[in-house]
Amino acid sequence: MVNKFSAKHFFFFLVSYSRYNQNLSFDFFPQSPLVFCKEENTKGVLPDSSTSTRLGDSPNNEDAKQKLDVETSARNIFNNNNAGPFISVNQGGGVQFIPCQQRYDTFTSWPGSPIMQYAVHSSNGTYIVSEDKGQATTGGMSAYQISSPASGHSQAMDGSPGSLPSPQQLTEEASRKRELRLMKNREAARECRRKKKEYVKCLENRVAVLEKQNKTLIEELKALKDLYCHKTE
DNA sequence: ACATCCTACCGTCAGCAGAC
DNA sequence: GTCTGCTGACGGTAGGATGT
Repeated sequence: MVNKFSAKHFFFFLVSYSRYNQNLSFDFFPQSPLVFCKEENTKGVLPDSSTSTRLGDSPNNEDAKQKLDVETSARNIFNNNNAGPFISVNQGGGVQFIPCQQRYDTFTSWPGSPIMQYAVHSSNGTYIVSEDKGQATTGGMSAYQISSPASGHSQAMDGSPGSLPSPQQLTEEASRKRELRLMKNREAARECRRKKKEYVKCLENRVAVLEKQNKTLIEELKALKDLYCHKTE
């Protein structure tokens, strides 16, 4: 399978394999101008998209909340506007643009398929991205080649371990680190919001108590004033 | 029924502060 | 200097309420 495309600066080339045995863990490249998605080896855990209760609407239903959380995460990942055009490459090599709104739904129609994504940005030529199925590894990264028809240069991207980390390994490592950071920040933001909400609630309660106290004191003052007035008369 | 607005919630980014 | 966690700002989605 060979796909040709043109773009403006060759920026980087990344191949990533999303691994999610129990959790959603996609590698994606928000800065990349093109994100390709390849469907195969279906297997997965994505929840039923028919669940449409908003997260937090059913505070007593932890299962629903958790399920929805995963669903929302998946949706947000696939609908992330920074992710650039989302393109599906089908078995026949055809390329199809997936509108932002449909990414999540499209994904759910491939029940849990590990997603192969490659991001390419080329400067002034057409680059060819090809998959070498013969060198594909099992349970991990497949072997890919990228070549420029102008230079004829071709670089293997097989991800094999060497004495020095390959550019691909470096980018993978960077991608992994980024994902980890994002995940931690996501959790931190969630916790931060929870604490803030708690704090605001606390303040509101205090306001209610103080208002009540104030009202009582005003009434007390009024009663004392009345009493004083009666005495002086 | 559909459009629009509002509210709640989310993930990401950027900037800051503290720890190492 | 780098790393890490926290948090405000921002932009996005979904669901409910309301108007037409």
